[in-house]
Amino acid sequence: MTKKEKFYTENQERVAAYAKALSHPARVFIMNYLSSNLDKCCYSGDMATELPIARSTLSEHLKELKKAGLIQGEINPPYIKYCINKESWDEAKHIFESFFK
Amino acid sequence: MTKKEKFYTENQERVAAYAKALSHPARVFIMNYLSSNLDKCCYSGDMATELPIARSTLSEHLKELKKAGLIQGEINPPYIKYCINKESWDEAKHIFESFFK
DNA sequence: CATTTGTTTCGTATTTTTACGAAATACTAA
DNA sequence: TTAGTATTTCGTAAAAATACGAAACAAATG
Repeated sequence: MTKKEKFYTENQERVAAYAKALSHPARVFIMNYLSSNLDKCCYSGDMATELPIARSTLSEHLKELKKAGLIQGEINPPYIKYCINKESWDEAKHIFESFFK
Repeated sequence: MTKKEKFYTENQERVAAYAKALSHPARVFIMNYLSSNLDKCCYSGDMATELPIARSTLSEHLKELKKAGLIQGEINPPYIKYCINKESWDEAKHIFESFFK
């Protein structure tokens, strides 16, 4: 197989991207935390008190999850309210379902 | 939250570990390839002809998947026959199901 | 025994991830 | 305007992931 611009399917890329977002236990923790109730939202500080990592590190993990689309943050100064992005969460769910099917 | 020996739950660690194994499109490709038929097996060389990566790189990806338990390799010289590890595959499936539930 | 074959390991380099504390930001309240 | 609060970005460092080709391996065959 010779090199190609875009080899993997859109679907394979998507599985990999969501999987990467979930590849760190802190991020799994965050998603567990937020998905316990899909309407639940929380502030970065809420989770900071529950996680054994620096606030800045938590912020980077939130950024990763946001980048993957799994969460969204609504600015509500001086807080930022985070919650699940239901569309992406659903897409991820379906993508993994069909992946394991 | 102060530092702790083991903070995350067993389940969170497991989701993260499986997700990490699936966080590269080449590995997703491999799992797609093998899971198209759960009894399907294949040789490293079979996939090498279908993937745009060096054989040694493919070998490392296979090692990652083996480490995560998702596949197993049966030595059948000079070939090594790879196939899904059904137990782990099933566990991963269930773990993701309950994660997204 | 020397070759061939399929595969992995090794040496190496580059990139990415993870992590922290300090500083910056952005808004509110005094 | 100054101080305070919640959070992120920056600078930096260390560790892990990705990738390649060359060399090593292990077994079968000539």
